[in-house]
Amino acid sequence: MTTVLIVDDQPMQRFGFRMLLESQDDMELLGEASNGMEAVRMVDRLRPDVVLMDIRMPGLDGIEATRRIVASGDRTRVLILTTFDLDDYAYAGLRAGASGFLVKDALPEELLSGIRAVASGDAVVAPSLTRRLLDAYVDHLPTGSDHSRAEDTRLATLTEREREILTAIGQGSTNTEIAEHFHLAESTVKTHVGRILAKTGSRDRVQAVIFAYDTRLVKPSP
Amino acid sequence: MTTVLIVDDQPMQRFGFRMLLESQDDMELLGEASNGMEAVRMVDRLRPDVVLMDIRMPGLDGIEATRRIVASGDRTRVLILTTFDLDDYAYAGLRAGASGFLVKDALPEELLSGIRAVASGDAVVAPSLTRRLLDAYVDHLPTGSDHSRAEDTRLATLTEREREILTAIGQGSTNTEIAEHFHLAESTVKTHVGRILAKTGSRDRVQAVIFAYDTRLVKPSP
DNA sequence: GCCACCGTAGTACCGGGGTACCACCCCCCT
DNA sequence: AGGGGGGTGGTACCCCGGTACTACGGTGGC
Repeated sequence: MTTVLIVDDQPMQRFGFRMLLESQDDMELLGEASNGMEAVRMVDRLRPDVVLMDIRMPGLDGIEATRRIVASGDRTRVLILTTFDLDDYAYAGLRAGASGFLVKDALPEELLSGIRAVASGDAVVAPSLTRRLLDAYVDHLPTGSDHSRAEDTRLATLTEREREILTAIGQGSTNTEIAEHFHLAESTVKTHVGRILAKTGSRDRVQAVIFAYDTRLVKPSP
Repeated sequence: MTTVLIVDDQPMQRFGFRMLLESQDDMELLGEASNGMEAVRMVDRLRPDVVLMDIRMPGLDGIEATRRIVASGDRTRVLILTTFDLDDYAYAGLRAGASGFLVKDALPEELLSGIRAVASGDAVVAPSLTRRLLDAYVDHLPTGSDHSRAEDTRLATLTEREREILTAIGQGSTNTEIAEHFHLAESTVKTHVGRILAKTGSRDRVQAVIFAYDTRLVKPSP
């Protein structure tokens, strides 16, 4: 029996998922949450096997909720569902520790098999995203016997300019300082920063700094 | 209509695939090959949309055949099928340019939807392998953090509470989240943060994060 | 008894950060 | 001759972060 928690702010979406789950006798719906904060609390209490997580929600969004659920350390797996296959969300979701990423227009059977796969410890990614993931990172795949270290995927998606600016952020610079240093308008810096946050799955520049340190783009000084 | 070429050295395997494909009226089986060399030639002549490629074959194996087919530059996509989800084969296949990788014990519907996904330009990877791919290339966030032994004088001036909160800041938490986590009012958190910034000589929380990393109060995730 | 420090909490304020757009240029690739 | 991506810029808007106070209970020192 696979126990499931639905997290979505749209009642009709939840209704659809509920109907689908109730039609399966190996699945049990433990509850429904309409935002991230509620989801984290319910996971803590109900310990479902799988959480079906929407991304865009008021308050705490699905990415951050996923991060917290995964960080809490218990066995619950998160399967992210989104309306469109937005790459940035995918990266962020996977970085947050999700076990999978599917688009909502998937067929019911695909969704169900995705849930079962995730519950059994496997992972699933929507085909449209798998294509992009492979295109972007196939060069970094290990050659088989050689277990080379993984270079961070999200770092690789940044352009040269974005890496420069992320480095500056990682050194504590404000947008104004970055603009001066690179002879740019502050609005340009903001545009770059916005893209950096999206690509790295960071909520704000603080998390971007953490990302920069964790990927060794910026190294501790002493 | 999706045109397909089957490549497998075992006649019974081919038979199974042939039956499955013939049951679908949006799929057309263009032919069958029993080794890599034959496969390359038939692809060149028949231009199928999708090649179902076995890996282990006498003569030219499926990996090398995939490489040549992909290198030839036309639109044919290769979907690799293997008996076991051997990682090395999978990586090699994907590096060779395959659009997907499925295990032969997949359900018929999964196989069919995989073929359709690949034909439409998407990619598919067997869930059991997706899990490993994600584990290898998505660095999970650190859950626990043991305490440091840094001797920084500024760090020493912080009270226990302030160190706790600085650690939270260093993990990317917002004031609101910190307040919830420690059961405090946000105004209290702000008071603490203000004192932390003053004591550590930080202009804002971004610089406080850098301070936390540099003093090893918070450590980069490996 | 008093003082210093810590932890807690509040109000009022404002500036930077972040978002959501849109726009233009340039270069490379088909 | 288009198209796509990268780099640059702009506007409008909102909210969180940070500052500057004040305040009060608890604890430990002398």
